Amino acid sequence: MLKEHVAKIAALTDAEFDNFFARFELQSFKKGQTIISAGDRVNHEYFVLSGCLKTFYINDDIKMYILQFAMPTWWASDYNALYSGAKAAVSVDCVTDAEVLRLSNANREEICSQVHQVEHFFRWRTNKGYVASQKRLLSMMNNDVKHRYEELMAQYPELYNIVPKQLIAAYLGVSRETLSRLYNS
Amino acid sequence: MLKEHVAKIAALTDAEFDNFFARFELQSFKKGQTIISAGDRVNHEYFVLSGCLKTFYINDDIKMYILQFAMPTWWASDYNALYSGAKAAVSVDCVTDAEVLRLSNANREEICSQVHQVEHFFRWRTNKGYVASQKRLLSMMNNDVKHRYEELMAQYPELYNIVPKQLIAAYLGVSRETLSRLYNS
DNA sequence: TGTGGATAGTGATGTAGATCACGCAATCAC
DNA sequence: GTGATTGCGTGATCTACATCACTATCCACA
Repeated sequence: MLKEHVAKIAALTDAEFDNFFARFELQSFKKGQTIISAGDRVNHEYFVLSGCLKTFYINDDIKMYILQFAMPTWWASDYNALYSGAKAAVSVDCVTDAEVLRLSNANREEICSQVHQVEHFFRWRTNKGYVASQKRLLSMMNNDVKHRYEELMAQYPELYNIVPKQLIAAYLGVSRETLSRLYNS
Repeated sequence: MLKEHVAKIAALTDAEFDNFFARFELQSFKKGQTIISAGDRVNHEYFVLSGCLKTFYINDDIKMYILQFAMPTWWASDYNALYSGAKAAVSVDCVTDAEVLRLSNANREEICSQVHQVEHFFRWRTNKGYVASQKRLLSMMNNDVKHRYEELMAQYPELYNIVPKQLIAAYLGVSRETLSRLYNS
């Protein structure tokens, strides 16, 4: 699955891919388990094989905001903490049972410096994330909740069944009450 | 200036840097001039040497949202359009007189594939942009206007003098009236 | 079998910020 | 030098959404 994902962007020889792949560790988690907890040191990023993760922030009023739902072939981590060595500001946990491949920061940097095409892949991936994030920022500023809700459902219809509405509200940045009123009309 | 900027991240030989640098073109713009207009094909990204650019989106109600102010050593473009070949959804123009170095998409990809360290540099740069964008998204969801205003002023105090308050409002995602009332209290 | 904890719907009320409308400089065009 | 344009402040009103409070349902598990 990872091979297919990477092959779309980077032309790796079998040996190169083996070198890359050997650096990952398979991990399985149960629904609700925490992968990264705010305050932790972060040493890994996670490639989702199955299930669904969420990366989220909890503010002083114990209100949660979801930055990303990570579905299969998506990557998740606290990238600020991972790159800068700072403590995690953001947490990651499992919305459903999940299988992930984890890659350490040190291993990523090493393989990136060894294999040019892997560096190319990660540049592409990060760029995609950047573009998506900008798009969401714009939507956040420009569109009302209803619009954002429809946008989300169009992009990930499967979320509707998989995740509690509360989490959808936390992704959209509204209260669960408002969201509830919204689609009962 | 570009050399210094790149050197922080990537170790280039003089020959490599010359190869890189030769691909840029110097351009000068006057305050108010447009660099990328929504609907255009986008072929370049821009490294700011002096002055200040803004990248912005205008919605159907002719309301403007500013995604980024680009100060010296920052990069600007419509990265979605640039990478995907789509038409620009976002515009870029000059808040002040500005000097920029422009780099074409084709040239970036070529030098990235030729010189591993350049690819490394762009991966780093994009990652930084991604992290900043995520942070802003979170701030947008979590903090009220006053908080966001103070955050912006703490990060770029020079903006206060350089840009009209209208633009600051458009960056914060509020009406100019609300912003005006805000700092007269 | 019942008890506690998620999850979700809904009414009443509060509020941050939008919108509309106006006046008042300062700057630009010619 | 006069009229037009742009930027800014301010009052009155409107509205999308938050918050609080209560109820109902489902499900885990002692």
